[in-house]
Amino acid sequence: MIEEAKDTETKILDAAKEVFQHKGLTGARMQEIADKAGINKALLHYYYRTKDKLFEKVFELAFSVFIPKIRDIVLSTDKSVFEKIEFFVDNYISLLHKHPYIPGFVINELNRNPQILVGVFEKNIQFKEMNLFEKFEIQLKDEANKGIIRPIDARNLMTNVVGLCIFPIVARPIIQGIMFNNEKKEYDEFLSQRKKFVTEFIINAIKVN
Amino acid sequence: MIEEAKDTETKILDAAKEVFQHKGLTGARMQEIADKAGINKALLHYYYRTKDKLFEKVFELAFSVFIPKIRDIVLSTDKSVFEKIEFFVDNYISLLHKHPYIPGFVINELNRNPQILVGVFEKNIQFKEMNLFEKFEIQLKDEANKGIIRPIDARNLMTNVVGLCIFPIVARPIIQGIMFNNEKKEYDEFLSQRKKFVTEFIINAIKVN
DNA sequence: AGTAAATTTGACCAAATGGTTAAACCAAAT
DNA sequence: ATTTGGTTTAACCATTTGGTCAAATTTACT
Repeated sequence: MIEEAKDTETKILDAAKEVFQHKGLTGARMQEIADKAGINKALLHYYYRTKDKLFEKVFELAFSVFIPKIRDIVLSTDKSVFEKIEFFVDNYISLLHKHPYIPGFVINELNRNPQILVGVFEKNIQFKEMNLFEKFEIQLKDEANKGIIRPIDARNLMTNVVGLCIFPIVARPIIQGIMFNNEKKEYDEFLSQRKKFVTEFIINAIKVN
Repeated sequence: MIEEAKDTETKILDAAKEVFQHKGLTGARMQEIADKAGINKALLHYYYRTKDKLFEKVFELAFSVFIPKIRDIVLSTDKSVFEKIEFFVDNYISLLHKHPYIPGFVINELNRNPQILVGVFEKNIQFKEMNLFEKFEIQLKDEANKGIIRPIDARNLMTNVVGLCIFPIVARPIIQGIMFNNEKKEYDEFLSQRKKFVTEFIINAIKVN
């Protein structure tokens, strides 16, 4: 049998995702991953030789869920800036809703060891090849010249858009605790109206009146 | 001698801050903290009995650096909304510049175990007693009625303001890696112009033209 | 059925890790 | 000088943890 161990391999990967994304590389225990996958611990090392190799896989997958999304959206040339922003915020917050633990996981592991990115970049050149900012920058200048939006720096804008989407997810425990009396339900409502709020907020910030 | 072991105690706490804030509770090693403090490992346990107790101390300190700042600024009643925002962004980003690792640390540890907040709240009632949002909300409504700003939800606004300040610090490795070709210097420049950019961005977003 | 290869497991190991203890040290009070 | 109390250390301990290995089991092929 050469490639049909898929079942076990996926069970392991799923378990690893859950444990690593909740507890981080250093907090995760191989035993817990094995238990959650319903297998022997030695089998983990049979498929992914070391903890680091398994982690690397999980990290790359988590990373690749989020970053390409940004590229795809920014690159869709047929949309106006406003449309792109609305489209992006909608899609990105939906995505975040489905994978709420990934952003914190990625951010945290990168702070612990920024070197991980090097490996990811090497395996996935598309990330580096992102001259998409040039294109987006041109579009921003263009619409600014036409008097649709104020002149604005592309990187600052991108940072704001992504940040406004991610921050309430990543900082959920703090915000929910301090501003919402730790009421999970209220915070869920808060999050569900954010798509609209964030979109309007950003568009108001950059549009010319 | 009852209270003049200050020297050793502070050396330990400083070392603990550094290690915990960089590696998190699970990644930190008592031995490393001891080494960094230039003392024996047993001495760590003499002053702070367990790793958890030491961590708790570090976490509370980190937390208290950031949250009260928000309160102080929002509560200063003599300022207009615009002034408050400018004042806050200025001060908060300066603060973040001095302690770039704290936000990621706090966010990460709270995701790992949201229960920590309960302990912090109990010891520091001021955080809970934050009805400052009511006051700020009133001010927002007031200025909206006067036609200075658009009607806007206080919690959404607060989230955005804080998020726009914190996100570029917390997500530095990603943003710097993807948008700035990993050039530290360029990213530092980027950060240093953010105060102005963020302030204008927010004010444009909420002001009535 | 028989065999070879891949898969799975229980038992085990060495290193790391948080924590303890008894003794040494040291400054101040008697 | 001696005692007393807090401080510091070296050595040690129990447990956890990532990882290994040889044997057992299953699967695929002849």
